[in-house]
Amino acid sequence: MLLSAATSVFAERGFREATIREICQRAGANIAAVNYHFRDKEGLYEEVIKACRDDARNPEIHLSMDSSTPAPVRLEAYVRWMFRRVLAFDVEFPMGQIMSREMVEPTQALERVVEVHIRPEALWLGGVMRDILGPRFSREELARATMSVVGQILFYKHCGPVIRLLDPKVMPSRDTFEVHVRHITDFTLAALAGLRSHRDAESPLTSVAFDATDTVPFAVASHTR
Amino acid sequence: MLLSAATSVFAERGFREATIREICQRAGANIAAVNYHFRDKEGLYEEVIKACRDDARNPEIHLSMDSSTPAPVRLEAYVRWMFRRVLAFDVEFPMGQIMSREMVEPTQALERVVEVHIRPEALWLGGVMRDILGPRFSREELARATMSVVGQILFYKHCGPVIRLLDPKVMPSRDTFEVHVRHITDFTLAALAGLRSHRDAESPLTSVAFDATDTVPFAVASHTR
DNA sequence: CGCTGTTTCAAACTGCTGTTTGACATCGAG
DNA sequence: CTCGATGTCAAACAGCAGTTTGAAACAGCG
Repeated sequence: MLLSAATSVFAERGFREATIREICQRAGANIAAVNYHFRDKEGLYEEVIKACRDDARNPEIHLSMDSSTPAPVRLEAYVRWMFRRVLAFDVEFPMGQIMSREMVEPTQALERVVEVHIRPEALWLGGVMRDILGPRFSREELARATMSVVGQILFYKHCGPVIRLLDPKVMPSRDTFEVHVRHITDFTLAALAGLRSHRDAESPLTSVAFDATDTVPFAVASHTR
Repeated sequence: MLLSAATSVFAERGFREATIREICQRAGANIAAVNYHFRDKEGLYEEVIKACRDDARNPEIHLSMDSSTPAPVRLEAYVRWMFRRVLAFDVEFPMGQIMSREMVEPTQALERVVEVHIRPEALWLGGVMRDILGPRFSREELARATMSVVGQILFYKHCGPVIRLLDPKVMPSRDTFEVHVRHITDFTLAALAGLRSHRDAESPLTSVAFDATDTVPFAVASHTR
């Protein structure tokens, strides 16, 4: 009960703005419960992240979508999945909220979040991007293209209040959700096709210019250890 | 002296995390100075934003770049300008920092920031995008394309800590700055060219489908008043 | 029942924040 | 010089945060 209350409060308010008092009140527990069961506020936060690890994985994406599925289809599925998670119309994706907040105001738990949630996802998406772009792009180019995709999605999360002020009709809603997914997918696919054809025209006869270790856009493990 | 100290502290820490004590200490003033000269912390914050209004405008972009300059050149100039402002290697763009933070955790000053800084910029960039895309796109499509550009740029701001953990080499530095500008510009131009040619192929003979009021991507003034 | 270890709870504690207060300093005009 | 307005300053205040404490309640078990 405490964990679930903490999850929603952390998701709504972020780590710093979330108060132990509100968590305990929502859980019907005493103020001292957090410090008794978990060491302190940070301990509770880490447990929340650990608890979210399992249900944050999406089988639709990472399991049933292997390389036999056409890469553009995988891209669209990813955009739809992440976009829904990021917008969080429903509260069923608290980890998406927490991850978004961690990016903006990182806590000590960021390293764990990156290793457990973000890096596998980035590597998976990087594989999709590699399939679309082909072998003639360096790992840095691949990484930049990957981040161009993620950036388009996260923008609506990080800049939601601004978009609402700028023009509320532009902010994605349940009704316009699929339109936005289509736009981001089409925009990206058009960009990738253009980049690839341009690259092919530049060096039409040279073979793959990068070795096998460069096929992955990001480091496969953290550099910090 | 108080204003400049407040500007840098607000830019570094954000409104909530910034403390009056640090501002006064950095300015060599007393704690009570803020409440005496400005009403309270929020009053000081608003004055900081007002003071930044003038030097935040960039003549290179908004003045010397009229419609006689080719739209792709204007786009690249915008990307370079905003990207530098957002990364803030040097501290010369505190307003960029403050604006980025306002987007993520908005304060009561957000409305002013949007009207004074963001809306004119969004309309200007929307004009560039319209010139590239042509008339066959609705205002909503134009707005989404515009936000795909801004999203790619702001991503490096909002997700800096994550990128550094994921792979430090991917994070833009002074050395790789121009490479990133080139990527975002090329990615966007390729996407826009693809979208436009696809649209032209869809309806090659129909004329402009939208009236003149639809040429602007966002509302020209706030809906809230 | 009686004991022991565990969990709960109200209250107090510590430390940080923005803000206020009242005494003191400064200084220009009459 | 005198006076009053303006600014400065150290200190205290009030509020809220996370944390600790010590007593009370509880559960399991001989």
